[in-house]
Amino acid sequence: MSYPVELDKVYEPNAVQRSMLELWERHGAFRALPDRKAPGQRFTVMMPLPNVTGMLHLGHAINNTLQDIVTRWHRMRGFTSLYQPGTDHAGIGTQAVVERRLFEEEGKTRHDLGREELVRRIWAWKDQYERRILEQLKTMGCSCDWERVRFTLDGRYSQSVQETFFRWFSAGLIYRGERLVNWDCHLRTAVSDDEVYHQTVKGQFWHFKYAIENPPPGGPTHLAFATTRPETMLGDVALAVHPEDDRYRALIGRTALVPLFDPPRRIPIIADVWADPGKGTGCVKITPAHDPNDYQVGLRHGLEMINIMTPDRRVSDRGGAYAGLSFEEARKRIVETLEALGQLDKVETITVDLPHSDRSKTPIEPFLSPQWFVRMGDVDGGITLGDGSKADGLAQAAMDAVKDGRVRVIPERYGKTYLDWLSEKRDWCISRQLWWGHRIPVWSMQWPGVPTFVKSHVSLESLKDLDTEYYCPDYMQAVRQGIDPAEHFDPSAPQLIYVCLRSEPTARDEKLLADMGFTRDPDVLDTWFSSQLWPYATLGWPEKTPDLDYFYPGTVLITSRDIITLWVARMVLSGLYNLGEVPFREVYIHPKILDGRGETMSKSRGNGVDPLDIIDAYGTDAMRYALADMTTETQDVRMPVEYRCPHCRALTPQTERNMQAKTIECKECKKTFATRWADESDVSAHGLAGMVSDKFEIGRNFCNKLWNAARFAFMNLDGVGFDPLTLAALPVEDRWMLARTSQVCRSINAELRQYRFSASIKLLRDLFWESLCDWYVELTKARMRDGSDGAAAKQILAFCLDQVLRMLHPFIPFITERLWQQLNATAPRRGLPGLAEPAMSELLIHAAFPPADGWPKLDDAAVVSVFEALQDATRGIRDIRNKSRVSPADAVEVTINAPGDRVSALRQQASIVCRMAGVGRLNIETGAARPANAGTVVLGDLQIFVHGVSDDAAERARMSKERGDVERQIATKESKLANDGFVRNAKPEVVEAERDRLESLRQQRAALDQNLALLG
RNA sequence: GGGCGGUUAGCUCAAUUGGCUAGAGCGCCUGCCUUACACGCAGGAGGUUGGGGGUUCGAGUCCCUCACCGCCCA
Repeated sequence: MSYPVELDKVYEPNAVQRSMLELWERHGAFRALPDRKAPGQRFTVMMPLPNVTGMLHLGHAINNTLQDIVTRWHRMRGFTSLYQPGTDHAGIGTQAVVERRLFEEEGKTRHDLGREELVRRIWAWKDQYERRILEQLKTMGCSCDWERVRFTLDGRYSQSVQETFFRWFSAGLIYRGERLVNWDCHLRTAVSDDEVYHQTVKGQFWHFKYAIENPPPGGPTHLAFATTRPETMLGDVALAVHPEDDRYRALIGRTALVPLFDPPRRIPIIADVWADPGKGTGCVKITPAHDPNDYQVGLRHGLEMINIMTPDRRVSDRGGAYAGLSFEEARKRIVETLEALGQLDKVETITVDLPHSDRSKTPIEPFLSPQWFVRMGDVDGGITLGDGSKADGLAQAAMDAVKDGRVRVIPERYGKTYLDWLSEKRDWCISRQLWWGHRIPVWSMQWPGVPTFVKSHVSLESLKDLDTEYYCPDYMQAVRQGIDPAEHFDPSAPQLIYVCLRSEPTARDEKLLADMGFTRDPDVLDTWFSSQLWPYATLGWPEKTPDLDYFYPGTVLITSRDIITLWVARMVLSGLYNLGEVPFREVYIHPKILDGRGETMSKSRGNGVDPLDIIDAYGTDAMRYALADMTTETQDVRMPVEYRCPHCRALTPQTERNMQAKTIECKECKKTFATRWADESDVSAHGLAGMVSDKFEIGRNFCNKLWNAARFAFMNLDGVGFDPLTLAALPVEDRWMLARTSQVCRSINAELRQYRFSASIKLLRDLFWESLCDWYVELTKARMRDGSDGAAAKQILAFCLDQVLRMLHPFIPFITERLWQQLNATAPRRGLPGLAEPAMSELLIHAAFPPADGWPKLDDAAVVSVFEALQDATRGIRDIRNKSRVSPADAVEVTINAPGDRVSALRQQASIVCRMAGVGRLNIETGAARPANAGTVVLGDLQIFVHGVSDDAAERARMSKERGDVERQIATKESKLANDGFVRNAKPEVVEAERDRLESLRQQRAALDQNLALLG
């Protein structure tokens, strides 16, 4: 490919991005294949797999940008670098989205379609969104190995999931139990605690009373309590009072009557601390199957758990006369019944904190149902991890890995989040009543079985005929103990027999199981059960593939803090259990992006920003630059959002008021534009506004500056040489620029090692923009054009641009690669023979990153400080020129009064100040007095006079003010140094620095006094 | 209720074990289309570091307390 020599005047990202992607693709630049590199030279980062629920948002953009920066940095450092891409099926999320659309567009539910058809439609959705997501990632410049894209429902990945289930089930780490779960009545599935949010809603508080059977003489005949959910009275199994509540002591142990049944249900009055004597009557009804707190009470007292709800929120057959009614209807009738009985005291209107499902946005019901669980707690005898070592239990194994430093969490404080959560060791409910996901590989049969006990007996024996490897705990145990399987089971005590298969059954096996009376569990696994395998299932586990051997364990996991528990902890424990090694050595937690008011961005709130809108408006590199720049150690980053007018591109800030408006009038062009809330007709009539943030201008501006600086270089680098240079013979600006470059090479490596992205950006910006553009290029323009020492300046410019492009590449890959191609064409040999010789490379993506210890031969602290003094002098003169309104075109005369020992050195470097401050004539003498009408700058022991620019009155005022500032600082320093404690306790170098500073302030004061005296 | 984090310039954020005059970008003001860049150049103004107390020679930084904001868990 050849590149035009002329670059556009303004950087146009889109065309460049496309062609650079093609270039990298042609070279297979992102491929990561096992080679002979040592483990210390391998790098693996696993992308936190995005959901196929929808498109990527800015949260993904920052996450993937940071991963890509780290990946590209390692790749340039010579690591074999794998950035593993892929997507997550996101069980409940995706199914919910597709179901919602199905209902909106066709008015149908999933039951109208059936399992097969619904799943087919979700696959179609997945195909569509996976494609868009991968496209977004590519557009963001992510250098993933695209030939390794994985999806959690892929065949091979599913095998890893099933293998894990089988192993854990066989080891007794997975069990089935009846538990109170959060039931999403709309989606008809259990949802985890993490998928529940709380919302305050208006509700009513009914005050009822139950009659007491055989009340104590002289005592109360009724016991009053209150509830927000009268329908649950059908499941009441007790009334509870506090054990130390004197009012009710006599009633404990007696019986109350629930009047909703005929005859009334007799329930005990029990003592339990859950009843709070300070709240209401101090008596509470206990409904263990429908309230988490009551459930605990029920467990403590061994109460019956009466489930009165069907999965679709109707009253179950345990509800007596109310069976079959919807909960709303049942509530109404129950209230009426009790009112008629005179057992309704009053009704209050209150606000209640109601749990909602994050998936369907509907209220959840606590629901007692059989579910599959992973045992997280300690296990008798411990568990055996993949490497043969022992651990107390899964949670403990994962905790130990962080406690002993095998996994390091950055920033450190998030290690606590991880440990706190795991230390609860709560069993993990992994079954979901969904159709989209990994079907649980367990078949069950009711024992004694249907069709018959005898038949079941025969068929259990015939499990042996299965082609697929299986595990049936009861059967295995019977066989192990030499018991006839038929004897093992008590025909009078019905129980479920489970068989878990290691892989998907053949058709023959399926028939066999069916004939035996087994049916497959209809549920699917929690998405996190499959995504916990991501770090190794993607590499082929359970097969021992070369990829797995080479790329596992990974280097670092980069994610945001909200999935530390859900995902990170589980990856660690599953990695330890399945492979015996942690899945990554470091976990870096990056900030979350909030909108301008500090709220989490989300599409449903209307403040979510699409990375493609940003890229469209500012370019990919600009987005990456700004995101990296915002990535500090703080936990949140605020980013005010604006609408970008489709007509004139002006920005309108998003406010509370317009956040959910369908159309908005542009402040600039006064035309109306549509927002994401608008319907199709509005969008086509007015045009859809993108949502952006002007924070990204900083990135666009940076890229444009880089582009133009490079353009300038290319115009000047014709015939640049690769010649030995003698540092000592070079002008001070050359040596300074080289020293600065070396310094930043060193610092950038140190900062990146600590994931300090914002600090890295700042270093590079200062080096490139301030040092290279504002000073070095400006200083050497004339030299490069015609000066005799222009050759050295060109060589240094080429070298510094080379180094800057290398260091910037991980952050802004597209523009830097494009410029690199041009630089290779213009100046194919770059560097300083014998001093700094970076290896040349056809592609920047594969070029060597500047070394971690910089270029030591270029370091020169003395030159840096000399140059900084010259910069100060220049700034001082420029200040006076500006204040005195000297036209930039006019040269001024300057006299510097310097001590004798500095005169000759200053005269040597005078040209720097002359070139940079527009000085026509520069006199440097000892004892020079201030000429009339001169503006004065005092810098330490130097007095700089800019001739003929000031009237004495203004000058006197200016100097008096400055003297006041200096005087104040002197006073502070003097009292500090007079303080015995400071001199005694502070580090000597700190005291020394204070003394030097004071001395220089005193000189400055003396010079100011002297000049003020001359002014009269 | 428990835990974590935050509060620094108009805005968004820095300030590496406590130690130079608390910095940067954006915005603002002044002057410049200087033959790479107006998405630019030069200069400037702007802060009692949320309030109060303490430790220390010295506090944005450590401790206590209050206020407000955010997140996580119950």
